[in-house]
Amino acid sequence: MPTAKLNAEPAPKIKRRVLNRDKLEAEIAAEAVRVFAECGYEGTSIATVAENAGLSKQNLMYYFPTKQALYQRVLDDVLDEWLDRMENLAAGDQEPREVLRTYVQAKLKFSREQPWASRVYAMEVISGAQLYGAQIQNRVVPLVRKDIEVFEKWISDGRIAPINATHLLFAIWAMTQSYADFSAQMALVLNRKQLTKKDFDDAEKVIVDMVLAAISVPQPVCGDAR
Amino acid sequence: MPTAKLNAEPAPKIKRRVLNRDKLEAEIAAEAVRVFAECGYEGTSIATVAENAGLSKQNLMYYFPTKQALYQRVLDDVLDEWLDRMENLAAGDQEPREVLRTYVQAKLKFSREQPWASRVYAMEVISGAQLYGAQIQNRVVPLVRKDIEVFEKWISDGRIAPINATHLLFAIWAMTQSYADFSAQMALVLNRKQLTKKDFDDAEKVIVDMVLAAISVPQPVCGDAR
DNA sequence: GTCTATAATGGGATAGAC
DNA sequence: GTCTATCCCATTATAGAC
Repeated sequence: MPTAKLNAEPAPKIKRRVLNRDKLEAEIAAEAVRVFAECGYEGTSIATVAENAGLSKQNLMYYFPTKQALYQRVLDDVLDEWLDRMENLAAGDQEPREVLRTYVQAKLKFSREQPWASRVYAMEVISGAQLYGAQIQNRVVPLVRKDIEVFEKWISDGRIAPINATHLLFAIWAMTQSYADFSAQMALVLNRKQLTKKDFDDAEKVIVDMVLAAISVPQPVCGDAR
Repeated sequence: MPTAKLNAEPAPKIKRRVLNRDKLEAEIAAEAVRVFAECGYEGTSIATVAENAGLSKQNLMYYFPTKQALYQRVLDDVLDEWLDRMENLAAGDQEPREVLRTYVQAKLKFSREQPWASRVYAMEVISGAQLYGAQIQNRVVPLVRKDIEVFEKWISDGRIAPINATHLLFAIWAMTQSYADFSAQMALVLNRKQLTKKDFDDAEKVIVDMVLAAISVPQPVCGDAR
């Protein structure tokens, strides 16, 4: 049986290996994101990640020479995925109400489909973004500022009620992300093992209602809105 | 000079020491909460906490025999402080709008004054509440359920618009807590070193506006609210 | 209660054979 | 690229003198 291998062509080998390497790195990062989310950066051992990914610790370190490199790759992937879904949502001349509804839906979808991604990112920010602050500054902040400008344009065009656009966006983020980050606590309150699709639908309705109600108030009248 | 000490009374010594011990433990926990918030559970070394608290590592372990014991004490203190501020807010027969405004204000105040407390708690929940889930179940969930019942009573009494009370509460939590947990990212967006009192005032206005607008919608009319 | 000394473990990282 | 073996360091925790 070994004789069949004698004249194997070595030509595509290199390319195949490169492709495999990219794929393997992506698989390792996909496993790592869960471990980092559950255990934190220091609580994560590369041995655990390697085991989950089905290779040896030393072999993992061939692909990611240091733990930090793996962590940065994980955060890079998280940000790539998130930006892919969020970019250009506020582009075009759609109705503000539809844009906001779509925005909330997209963020909730991310929380439901990629809870570990959201959690790793959250833990990094909560602990001061010491390792990833520069990337957030370079990649996230500009996008956020653009979204805020869109909101403010809507306000100056009289298409939505006057409201602090920055804090409105903070509020939308907070409400949608919490369904990934704090789902453990929510599940306890709702008395389930984990959140269901219906919970996310209920959440969407409440959040969209709140956001649309906030931008619909015609004016700060009556001295009622504080 | 040493002679003056010869006849020192030993009577109150025991009590003094007990009081000092309580005080010292509280001081250690107060330092620990910052370190746990910045470094995570595994990232925190008791040596660092001891240094911040001004005693030796071994001495700290006289008061807290294990790292877990210190961590649990920190979370206990966080919860005590939080429950102290939050309890009985929804009691009495005040106007729903005033109760909600006060609730939001109290939560934001906690985020501003005890950001580390909020962050330690958040990290524990994000990583699945593996160590503190039972306490959350016993001490937090009942209080939350009570708040939800108050909301639902308001709805059935026609004092506020019909809305999913559970998710409304989740939304309020998320929006207010995020000003502690994600302040690092917010500061980057706002281009400051840290959030200011004015930022919290702006946040309060937006959050209160959103909540009050959401409970003011008379009915789900027009097929507009989805 | 506070100190010195030390055990014991785990984990990140490197070296080198195959 | 994958394996075995190993180094080195940080850290939790304990023992025991004072």
